[in-house]
Amino acid sequence: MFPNGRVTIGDVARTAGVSVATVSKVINQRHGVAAATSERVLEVVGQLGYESSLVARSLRSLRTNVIGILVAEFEPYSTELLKGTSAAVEGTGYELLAYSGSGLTGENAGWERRYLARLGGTLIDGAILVTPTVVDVDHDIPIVAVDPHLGPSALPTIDSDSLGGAIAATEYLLRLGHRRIGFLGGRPDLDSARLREQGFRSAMAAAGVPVHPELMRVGGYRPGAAELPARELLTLAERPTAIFAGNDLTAIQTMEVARSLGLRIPEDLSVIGFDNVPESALANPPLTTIQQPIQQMGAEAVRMLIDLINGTERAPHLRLPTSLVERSSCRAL
Amino acid sequence: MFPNGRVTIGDVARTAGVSVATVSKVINQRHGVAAATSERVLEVVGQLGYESSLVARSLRSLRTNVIGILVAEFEPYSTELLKGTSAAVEGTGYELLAYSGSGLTGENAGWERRYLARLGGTLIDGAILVTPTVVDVDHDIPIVAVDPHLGPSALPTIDSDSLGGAIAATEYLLRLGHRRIGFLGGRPDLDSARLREQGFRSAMAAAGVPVHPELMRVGGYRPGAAELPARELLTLAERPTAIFAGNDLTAIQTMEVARSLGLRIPEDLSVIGFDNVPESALANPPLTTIQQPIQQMGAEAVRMLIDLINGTERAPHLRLPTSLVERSSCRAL
DNA sequence: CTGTTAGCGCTTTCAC
DNA sequence: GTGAAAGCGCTAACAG
Repeated sequence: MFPNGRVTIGDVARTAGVSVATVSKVINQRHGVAAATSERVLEVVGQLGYESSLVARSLRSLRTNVIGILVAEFEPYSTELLKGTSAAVEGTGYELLAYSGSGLTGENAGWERRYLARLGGTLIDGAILVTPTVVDVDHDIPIVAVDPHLGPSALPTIDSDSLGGAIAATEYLLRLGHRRIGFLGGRPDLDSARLREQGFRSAMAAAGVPVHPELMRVGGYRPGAAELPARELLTLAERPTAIFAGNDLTAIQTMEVARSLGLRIPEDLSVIGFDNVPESALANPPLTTIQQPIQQMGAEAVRMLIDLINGTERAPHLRLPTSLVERSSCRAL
Repeated sequence: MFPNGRVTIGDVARTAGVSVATVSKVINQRHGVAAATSERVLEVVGQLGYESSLVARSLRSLRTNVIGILVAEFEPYSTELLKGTSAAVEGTGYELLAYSGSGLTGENAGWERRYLARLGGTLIDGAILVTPTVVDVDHDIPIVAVDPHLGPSALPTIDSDSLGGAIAATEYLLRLGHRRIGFLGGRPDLDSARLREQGFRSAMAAAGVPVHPELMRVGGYRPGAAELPARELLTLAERPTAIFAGNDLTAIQTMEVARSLGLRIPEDLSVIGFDNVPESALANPPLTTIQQPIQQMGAEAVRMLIDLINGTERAPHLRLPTSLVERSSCRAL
């Protein structure tokens, strides 16, 4: 119908016989437009199926009513969070824009700064940063961090009780009679990873069980990164009887490595994860893990961000509880 | 550092002592810039941490190297698809932008047209539409539909073998000895839902088992929508011994309704779903279902879209196979 | 090789 | 109550 296939505000204006400015006023419900004019414009809008371009609008005005969720990659953790944000945004008038790069996270620390620079100030009214790698971002727009770099930072933050969860996991293994326990840590730059290691160490210490340095490894939260350290751990002369992995993906990868080494789970090796992403239940055997209320964290992040956008005062940090989910990857010694 | 917190191309130009146009050329690697100038500009860019605004750039030029994924809502199916797209985009140079409205899908048929109008032509180079409700969208930019309205439509499409899957599910139930089988259909506007019903009917017919109209209901693919029809089915004077649900979420909801009615699964009722979203394994009991390779569908959608953007010829329709996943929600009569 | 100019679609003063 | 004009940050002609 129109030259380039897109109908613009100009097309509407021309068709309705008014100026572009007037159409803009009608669309944005500004007062100072005659009822008759407004009606005519709206009719043309409906007729032509006009929708304002988010891009053009955002370049000019400060509000877009869209919330950005910036993630390094769409994997089980971030998509689980997305589900929570989607539920929470319902009825708020906000729309969601989840942005992810080409996934080359490793070589790409600081992705959140890059994405923010690309989208911020314009496209989105506020942003949720999922497991960001850096902590000091320009406060161009309101920002909420989920499970950030170094814990309760300058940024308003949502996280879960990693320390308590790690203690619970370790005590569980201890209770089952394990003493030689391997630890496969997560991304060392994340506060959550540090706290999980700390929880592990303190629970071990409290039980009077020594932590062998050779049993402490870094997994890195991504499946690929965990394979080598898992293999090292499992081919040790004196193999651990249990492994506490920093997150579920690492735990699942560990189970695969174990299987490839001819080890049965949980008969020969107990494995416990962290997060309780849906994939953990799909694993073979179903993974015992520490549950984080990830969807709820996403929902809370949205609520906090909207409050921030509206200038509503509130506590800048929310920590949600974790809990043990027993499935079939651990056994008593 | 700069007035509004954002550093723009103008800031870079001023600092480097060149024109905005020159900076633009350097950024976009256009030829016709002296090596020395280019170097200086790049240095300033790094120093200032400049990133071009996606918004401003996209308003002017046709390529943005971002692929849009338009979904009604971030739920298990669409997020599973997202995982596949994320993996497929790696190394392609494209970034992903997943867009979702406030989730009021029901009253909001045609959301994809709206989103496309808001983002298309500018922000994104191409779009993947997930279970779109309408089939005739303006071909402003290349579009791939996943599991669309009316099957292989005008739009290039990725889907899975719903017909075959439904036949497999029904035959499985029949093989277990069930005869009185209830069917809880999905969104009636989707081709996949139609094919699943058709598969159910044809498998029943092939086995010579009559289909009772009172046992055929519409679930609607969303958990809320399934509750009432599930309850009706289960409170029938002559209750079905098994239910085939149009998707996993409906199946899970059905199990909950059954439980609330005091029915045990699978002892009193067998339930089979469709999709095999991760949640199906988390259900209690773990759900027997028909698996769609959802992640793979997402990956294929990305590949098809990139081919479309590049003008590469290829078949406009790809149908992936489905298969039965036996878990614990069905039993032999 | 570099800068000037125009303009993408929209919102926002500010005259009329 | 309405429209003309400026300008958001950027890219694409076109001059110089």
